[in-house]
Amino acid sequence: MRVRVRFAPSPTGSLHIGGVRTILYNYFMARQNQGAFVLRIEDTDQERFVASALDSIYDGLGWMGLDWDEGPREGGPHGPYVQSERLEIYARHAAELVADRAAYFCFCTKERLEQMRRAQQARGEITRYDRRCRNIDPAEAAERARTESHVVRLKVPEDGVIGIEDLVYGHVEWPLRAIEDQVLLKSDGFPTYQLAVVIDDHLMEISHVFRAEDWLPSTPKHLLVYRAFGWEVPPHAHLPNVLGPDGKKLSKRHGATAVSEFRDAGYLPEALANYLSLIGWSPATEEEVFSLEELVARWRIEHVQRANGRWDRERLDYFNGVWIRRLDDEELGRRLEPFLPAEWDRRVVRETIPLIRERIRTLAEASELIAFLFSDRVQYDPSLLVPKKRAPHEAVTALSRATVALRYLEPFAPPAIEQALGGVASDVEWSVRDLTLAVRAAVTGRKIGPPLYESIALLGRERALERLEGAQELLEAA
RNA sequence: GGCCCGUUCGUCUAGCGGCCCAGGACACCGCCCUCUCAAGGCGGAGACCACCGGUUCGAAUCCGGUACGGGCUACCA
Repeated sequence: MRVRVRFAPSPTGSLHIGGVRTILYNYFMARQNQGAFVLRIEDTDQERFVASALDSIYDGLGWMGLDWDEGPREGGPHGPYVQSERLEIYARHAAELVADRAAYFCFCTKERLEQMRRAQQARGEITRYDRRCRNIDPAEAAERARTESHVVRLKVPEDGVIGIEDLVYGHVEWPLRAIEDQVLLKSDGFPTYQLAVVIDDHLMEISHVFRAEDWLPSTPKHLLVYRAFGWEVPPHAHLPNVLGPDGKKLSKRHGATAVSEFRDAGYLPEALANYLSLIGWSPATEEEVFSLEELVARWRIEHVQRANGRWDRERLDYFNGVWIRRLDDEELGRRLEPFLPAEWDRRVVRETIPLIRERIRTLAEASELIAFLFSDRVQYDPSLLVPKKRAPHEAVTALSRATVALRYLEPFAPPAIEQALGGVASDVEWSVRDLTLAVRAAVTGRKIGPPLYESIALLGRERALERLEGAQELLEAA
């Protein structure tokens, strides 16, 4: 049987990082089996619908480098791929169930249901629909349904158990008495999730249902719907959730959660995919740096973990650094582009790339490391110019010697600069460490940064000398 | 409350009865390299495998209970 998997987000906000992990696993499954990956939009909740969400999904997945075969914008043999455009299909199927007496019309108002729940709660009973409308005569119910507001509910057997062999969790079963007569079709004519997923997964010939673990408790409802239609249940796999660092559901409270936020913060899609894949799955070896292609080849549902994982920004940062270091100069330059001011000379930027590659963990960190090359003047605290255990006047001497040494240096290149400054250090009896500290402060305005000699060469003789002189004036004025 | 799921270093995980007085990675600490910071190399600390009981010659691995955590319990998904 051809593998067909799907990702079925609700367009209620921006693409969430936890959702991406689920998408990734589905994607791996599809691609490693030469199967089809289907994008279906589950917009059956009119109240929570967010118009921009579809763009966010397309943007996010596109950026991640994930592609799919069938979806709202690309079409396919089982469309439409937006549930709100499939209402007629759900209505027809719901009617079928009613005709088969597997489902029934319910005329109870939301107010009555509310009241009923409150009363059940007060009595310490479990809250569930009391099945009042279940025994209305079908002919009468059909008649009333023509004029009265109603929903369609599933007739759930009173007793027994229903279970599934989950690909991750193994055998799981539920007592039927804990399940209420689920609403399948809402009074606004829209299906509930429970009805729509089952119908769509069936009609779209989905071969494997991979979804987040929070769906596990509603699985019996879906099984009952499959049973009502007489359809075969495809293999299911529930995937452990990605929780916040505190073990609670990952949300804005924990920081960024939208894919776009990570992109804007300078994360690489390779790193995000690599990191995310490793929450809940492991290759069962000690390797852990994987490209998307390698993940497709290596990922196995058998090695998916049952326990929920937690979000760990530090570890993501580490993977981001790994992936940044794997980029060649040209590619890193391209990725850096959106993070650098447009007016910076790209010829100079290109030269800095080998110098900063190992020093940044996110693309966003690059600009501050090399900003000194593009600004007219640098600002800093004069105390930065004076190494520990040295006096300001000594620093003035050292800097002035450095100025002299660099003024006519030929060639004005890193090795010569290194030699020249080394000479200055021994002349003034400073360690190279102290001398470079002072010079670095003078030239870049910072304590840390890319290698000094290269930085000076890139800055150019004129500006380097200017800054060294400026530093001396600053010290003398203090 | 009811139902379901989970529990190996702070975090992500390896482990599917003896190879484990538990291995790797992130983070942390130290040393080396070194013009700073990184990167890299080497080393260290860190898990009585949630707890209790059982099965077994032998359990992190199998079974039961407890505790704790998470999820679901809507005309949300």
